[in-house]
Amino acid sequence: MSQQSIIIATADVREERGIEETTTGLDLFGDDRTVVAMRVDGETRDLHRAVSAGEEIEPVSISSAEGLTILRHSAAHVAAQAVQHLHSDAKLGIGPPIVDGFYYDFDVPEPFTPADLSAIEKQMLRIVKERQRFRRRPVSDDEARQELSGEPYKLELIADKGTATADDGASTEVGAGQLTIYDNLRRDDSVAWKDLCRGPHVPHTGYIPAFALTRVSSAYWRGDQANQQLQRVYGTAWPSREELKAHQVRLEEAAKRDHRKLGRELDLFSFPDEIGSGLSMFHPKGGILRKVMEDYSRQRHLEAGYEFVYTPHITKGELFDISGHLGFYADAMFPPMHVDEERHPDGTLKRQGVDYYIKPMNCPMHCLIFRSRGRSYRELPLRMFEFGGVYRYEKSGVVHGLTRVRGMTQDDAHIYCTAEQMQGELISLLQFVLDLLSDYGLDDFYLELSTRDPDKSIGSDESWEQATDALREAAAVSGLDLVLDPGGAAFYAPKISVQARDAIGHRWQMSTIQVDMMLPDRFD
RNA sequence: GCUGGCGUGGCGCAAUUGGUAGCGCAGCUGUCUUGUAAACAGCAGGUUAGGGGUUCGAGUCCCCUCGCCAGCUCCA
Repeated sequence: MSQQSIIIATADVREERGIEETTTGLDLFGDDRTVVAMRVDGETRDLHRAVSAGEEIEPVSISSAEGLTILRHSAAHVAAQAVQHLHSDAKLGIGPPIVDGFYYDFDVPEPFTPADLSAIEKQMLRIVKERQRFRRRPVSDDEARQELSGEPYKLELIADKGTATADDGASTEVGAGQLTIYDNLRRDDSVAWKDLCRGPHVPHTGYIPAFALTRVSSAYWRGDQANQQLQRVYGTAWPSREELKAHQVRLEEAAKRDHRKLGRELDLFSFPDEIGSGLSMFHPKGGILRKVMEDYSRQRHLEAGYEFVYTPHITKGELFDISGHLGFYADAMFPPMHVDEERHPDGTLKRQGVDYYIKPMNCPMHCLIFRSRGRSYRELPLRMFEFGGVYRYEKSGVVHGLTRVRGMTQDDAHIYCTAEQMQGELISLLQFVLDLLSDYGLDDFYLELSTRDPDKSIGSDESWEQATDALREAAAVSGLDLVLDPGGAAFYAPKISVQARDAIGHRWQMSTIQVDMMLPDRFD
């Protein structure tokens, strides 16, 4: 049967196929394991569910994006079942599909070891071979609470089901409407395991032809640092052994292109322990590469109408009090260098004590250049550019090669313009940024629009709205995909960021464009 | 920062139940001149991240610090 076919279960079709008035998706699509679910009037459902006359039904192929998601989510269930079989005291968190795979979180007394992981894998294989059926069973909230009384995290999801969001993964478990429980049934229809879940799933565990557990780590319950840390088991699942193998080969190939490895092997840069984490040294070969890139960037900025400025690496804290950064980012700045106060012999003050900071960003300094004298509207737009060396005390666990560091050089520019000029500047700036990135060989990226976090921001609603609209418009003109990042903005401005992926699959924020309507006020 | 794993010559790795730290590549010195996966011979290179402890004896066991890796949280 063609997987693209749409079956309309009218009387004619039923007659033609010799199927009953009410039947199931499995009856329609058979059990050859290439169709994992069905879309009924646009809603994806388990193949076990009944279909009836007049419904438009479409098969979901195991190889389609949605089919893979269902496959991987089903594999997560099997992982959880295997874990609870081997560790009866493990409490269930959530188990959603992710890119190329899935994970499932557990609260266990002892963290999993690699040996545990392979034992879990073996148990999963047994479950897959048993072809346990996934049975969907709608339940009331009370029934769900009753049946899952031993699962505190599931109970929490049930209690919060109205507020579940995709962000914390809870929506894949409970959703907004009626709760459903999925039972894994053995051949004799006895219940081997059950879980609270929205579904859908593959019809039975035999539909998971190729999977592997990849790593174990920890993660905060519902993504909140204040919560309990759970053990997260990661896995990957594919429609065939060949595809699983190909995926593993891709990962090996990617590892060879890890920039940290290349940087060492090609003698480009290093991070000596004596200097400190996240502080890079560019060797001669890395230095010449860097110079070529910098020279090119300078040339392009010159051509695009930027003026070059230079600002110091350290400043009195007063600057960041004015800008507001100390209030929001003091924890992520290197601690201040304190200069003691000094007094004359008669006790009068000779010099006041003061704190100097290494700058974590250049914005306030450029603002000071702007206001160093009176400005005329005739000067606008005024575009200032600098290779600004900045330092941020990034948390120890996040430092990564050259992509997340504690000391870096930003190619940083600030454009001062009138409200009327803003839209035009944004559009040409975004184009400029994208052109430059593509000249450096980066072409696989998308845009993200980070909007206001009401709990972590300053300024009026009106100015935020105006800035956000202008960015949205500029993004639309670029024609690139735009992903929303609600609440992700810095305290003073919304931003568009260019997101790119590195060789080993990590996503990194590249250039950002922010419309800042706060700093101009703060710097008068 | 959190959880887990790890830390042996520049790089990649070995070292049986705690019992003299080895190998390959790179480097250096010769020989060879041979067409792009790496010729031959020889030499040198390590207070096993650092500190403390247990022990007759610690690369191996315990504690602390530093650093690295994976994931989480964060990312002006």
